[in-house]
Amino acid sequence: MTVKKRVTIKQVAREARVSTQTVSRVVNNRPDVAPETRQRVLQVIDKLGYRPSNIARSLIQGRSCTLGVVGYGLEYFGPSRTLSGIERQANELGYSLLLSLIRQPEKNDVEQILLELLSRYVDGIVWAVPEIGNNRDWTQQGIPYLPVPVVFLSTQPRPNQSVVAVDNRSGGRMATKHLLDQGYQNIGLITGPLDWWEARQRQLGWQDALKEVTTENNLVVEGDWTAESGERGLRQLLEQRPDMDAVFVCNDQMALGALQAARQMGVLVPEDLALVGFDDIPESAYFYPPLSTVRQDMVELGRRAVRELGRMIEASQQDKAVVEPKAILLQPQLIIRESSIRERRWEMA
Amino acid sequence: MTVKKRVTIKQVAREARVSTQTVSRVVNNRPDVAPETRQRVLQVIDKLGYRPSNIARSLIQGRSCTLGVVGYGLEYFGPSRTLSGIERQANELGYSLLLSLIRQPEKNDVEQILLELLSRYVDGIVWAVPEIGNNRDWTQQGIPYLPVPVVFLSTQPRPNQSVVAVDNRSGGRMATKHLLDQGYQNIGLITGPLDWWEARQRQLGWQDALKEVTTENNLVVEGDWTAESGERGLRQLLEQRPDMDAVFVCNDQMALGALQAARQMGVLVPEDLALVGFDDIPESAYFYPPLSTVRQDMVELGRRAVRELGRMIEASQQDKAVVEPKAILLQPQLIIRESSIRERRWEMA
DNA sequence: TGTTATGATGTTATCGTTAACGGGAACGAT
DNA sequence: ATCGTTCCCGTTAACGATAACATCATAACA
Repeated sequence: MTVKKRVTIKQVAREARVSTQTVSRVVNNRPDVAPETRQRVLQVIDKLGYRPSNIARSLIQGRSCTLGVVGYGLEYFGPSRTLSGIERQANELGYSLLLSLIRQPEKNDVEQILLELLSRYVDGIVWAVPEIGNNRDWTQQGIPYLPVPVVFLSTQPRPNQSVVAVDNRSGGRMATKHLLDQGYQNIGLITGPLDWWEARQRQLGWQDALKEVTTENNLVVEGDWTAESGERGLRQLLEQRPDMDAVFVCNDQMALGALQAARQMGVLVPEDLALVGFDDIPESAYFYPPLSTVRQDMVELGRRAVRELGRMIEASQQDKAVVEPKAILLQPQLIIRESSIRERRWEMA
Repeated sequence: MTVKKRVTIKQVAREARVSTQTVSRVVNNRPDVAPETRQRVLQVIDKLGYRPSNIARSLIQGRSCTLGVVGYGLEYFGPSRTLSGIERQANELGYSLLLSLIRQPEKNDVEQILLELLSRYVDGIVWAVPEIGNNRDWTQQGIPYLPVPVVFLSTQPRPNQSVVAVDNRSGGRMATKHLLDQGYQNIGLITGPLDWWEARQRQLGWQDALKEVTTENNLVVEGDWTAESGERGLRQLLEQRPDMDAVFVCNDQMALGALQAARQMGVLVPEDLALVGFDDIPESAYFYPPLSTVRQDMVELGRRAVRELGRMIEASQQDKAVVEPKAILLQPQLIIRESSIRERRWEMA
């Protein structure tokens, strides 16, 4: 097994008896090449199996047709869907992806990662790390200047930054309003970790929907997105407020835990207690009872981010004034299943 | 906002009054630089914020410290965990990742993707696409020669190819044997799509464990990994074989569907019917009842693949004879929960 | 006929870095 | 004084491609 060397443009040029420049022109489909020459070159390319080197191209053109993606929590449903969307859209626009995952999203080992991406000449960056604590402060101080456009996913919109996010607040409002519409009165809340921006938004939505703002805190428990915390959360809430008859649980996994807790405590869902989750993971339609939830289209989220980024890159290459950064909010969708229906209208056969 | 040009090695050299070569030596920590010179250069680097261009490096060195990852099904639990593991290990070994996702794993649009990765000088490739139908035939014909090492994930081992996979057959055996040990007699099977290699392996494990091979097919139903197919599957099985008292369901999502079907049909789990799943998704501990399942460590799977690939790359760079390809099988682990325990030993308080 | 456009091709420089080599200074050994 | 070493640093030529310009026919036009 001998090591086959890469075929370069020079070899093609020699074999086709033209200059490298002509080969380059053929490869890039430029008009000013005589038809016969083009044919000949194409044949040689095919014969030798030549493929242009993207590396060399990147070097001279100063761009790489590559996007950097900085992500977190791939093992969760949302982020992996998002990445799927990012990849698909990037692919359609002709970009490759350089993937980098963050392990501790609270910390600021940001610089390292950004420099790594930049040293590879990425044309733009998708920042898909949830906003936790002050882990986005670097955008306004630390690293004052990035030579490429960045789009932030699922973070709080800020002036001069492009952000694509789901309208979590609206989602929280929908869920809570739905519970009110169903006639439930005392609606509790199991939140995500409150240093997450998204978690706080969902909480705000819940508050929005309640007529009078509850000053007493005993309708709220903070979870950590895990089923286990949802289980604990519901127990605690029911102890504090035996009169509670519904809970908006800020993700489906915690809602699953809450369902289990209810079962173990002999509380019937939805007769005694209604539940609404958030995310619409594929499993939630098969929970017992099937879970009402707020669906967010994470794939679309990723796609939008990349489309936006593509626009910014294009504009900055054409030397236009810097593109006006946009904040895009996607609307989530309420999915009503049995866990929040007062009268069981859809009795199983 | 003026566009800040990248700082190059030349500017550093000029500012530090040395040659670019000396700067290069400093950057690469080579010994033959006088301490004072090194200091001076380092200061200038810091002052100008110089970062070497990985692109240029790749071009001249013929390698990029980048691995190509070809994946599929990121939206599912297993693959996203695997990618997590790949990223982490790659990071630890100093590699970046170029990510490419396949949309139709049955088809062979393979060439396109591989060439794209190769044109970016990846040092190796992790092939993380499940083996479906004959979608891996290209490795033995179509593209006869790849200039870089490849590691295949979760596919059937073949001579001259490196493969890292979970021992699905052993997993299926464990699950089924456990059911037998619990005293269940007629053990059904809901498989994954049988054009998947992994699904077939799990089925083989089930067959292994059964004392006498069942020639009658009415204990087997083919699913498609979705909860919905699990639900349908169980209904069908119970119609065909009312005497069936246990089922090995080849993933947790289908098992969830089966649980729902059982509930709707008034069949008690585990009293009337035991279920064991496969994967151990985080939710399965919170199913009703909690699901026994076979856990596979997908993160470790990814890590091993990258470690293996790293070894191969290193070896091929040192011009040693081509490394002997290995097939690595990871053992899964049986997780016993309530869905398969005949006597409820752990009564809830 | 001379001038100008047009089309097809080649030349040279360049992107940012490192490999390979070369060379001078300082020092000790002969 | 000559030679060999070691240390430090610079020069030149790559890597594989493209941009920018140059060249040279040929056709078109006045």
